[in-house]
Amino acid sequence: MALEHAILVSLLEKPGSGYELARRFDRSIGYFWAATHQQIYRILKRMENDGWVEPREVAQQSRPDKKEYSVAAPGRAALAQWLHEPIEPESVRHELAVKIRGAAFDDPAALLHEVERHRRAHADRLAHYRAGELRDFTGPDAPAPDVGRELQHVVLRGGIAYEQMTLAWLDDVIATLHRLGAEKR
Amino acid sequence: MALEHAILVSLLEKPGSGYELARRFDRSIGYFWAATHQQIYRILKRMENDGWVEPREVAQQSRPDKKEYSVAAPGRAALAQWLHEPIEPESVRHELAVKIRGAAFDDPAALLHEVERHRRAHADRLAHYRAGELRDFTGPDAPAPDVGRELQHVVLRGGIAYEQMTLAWLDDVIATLHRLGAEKR
DNA sequence: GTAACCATGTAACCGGTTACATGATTAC
DNA sequence: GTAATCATGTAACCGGTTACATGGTTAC
Repeated sequence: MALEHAILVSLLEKPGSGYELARRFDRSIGYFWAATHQQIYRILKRMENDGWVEPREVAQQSRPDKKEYSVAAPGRAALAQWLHEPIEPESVRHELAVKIRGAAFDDPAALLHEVERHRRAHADRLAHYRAGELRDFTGPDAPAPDVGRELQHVVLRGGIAYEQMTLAWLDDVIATLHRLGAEKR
Repeated sequence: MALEHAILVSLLEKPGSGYELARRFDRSIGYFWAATHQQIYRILKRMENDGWVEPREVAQQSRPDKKEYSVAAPGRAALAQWLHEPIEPESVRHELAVKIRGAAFDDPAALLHEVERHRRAHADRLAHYRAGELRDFTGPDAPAPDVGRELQHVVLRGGIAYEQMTLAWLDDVIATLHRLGAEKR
């Protein structure tokens, strides 16, 4: 389980409310660990009870008040402990791969649209990552690098590499499906 | 949810018992969709109740008897329906990425061993995939290709591409952690 | 004798998903 | 007025993980 740790990391990078965390999980850190606001509020409450995070009421003008959380010492300690525990190299969970193998028992060509849709989604994500890289790390207006930024950047490079690889593979899948369709004729 | 569909695909490729399925999920199809034997038995039972699969008692010598399942018409129909439903391009869930960003609030160099351990695991998996590719698809003793095999092969190529990409990225991570450690001195 | 493999399950727990719920403000 | 954004939750369900349980066979 790493969602609580992901939240701790995000709050250490910058304190914020549950809502703000949910938005971050739609962006940066959420690219590698997805979470909905329901999950986040639940875990935030548990971590507050355990003394891992501390809320601060922030009154806002022309917006609802919010609870801004920051990490307390026990939360930092819990994160440090987790960082020193080994984790299992994870196995991928690739639903599309199951579909592709399943297509052998249906019509392979019928999968083309689905695969092409996935290709577009991954191309969009890659463009998005690259724009973020330029804005935050390699562009002329990027902030000065430090340890935290370097580590964020290497994680983002991982996301970019993943999307590039996925695009190339989906092209391979599309070509294979075309070929199988052509052979049948 | 795709585990039941993954099981259907696996049973269509070759009928088998729950135990055999569990072994396959430790190999081929499980590279893209992990499952334990407990899960498999539970879903197998449910699918049997729903008439999606049919068991056949097989007596074995010098081994316990087994129930060999094969896919019945309703199961095939359920699979076909799922194949035609669009699925969301999935987001990765990368615990190591959370750790890397978290290392900014701990000692980045302390992560090196963990990252190197993951690197070795992925190198092993890549070697394993490549051996399987040679054995089943590209080697001189590989069976003759057909639609099913072509699709299995393109999925395996995806696994190989994923592991290659991951290895290159982990090298990037290792170099970055070294650099950050050197700068601090 | 003991470890590895074959074979099938039950039970408890926990995390993730989906649906429901509320209410204010801002921009069109 | 209506859609989008900000803000925080509850509840039900379901799937996945972990622990427990049993019992036979084969190879060292």
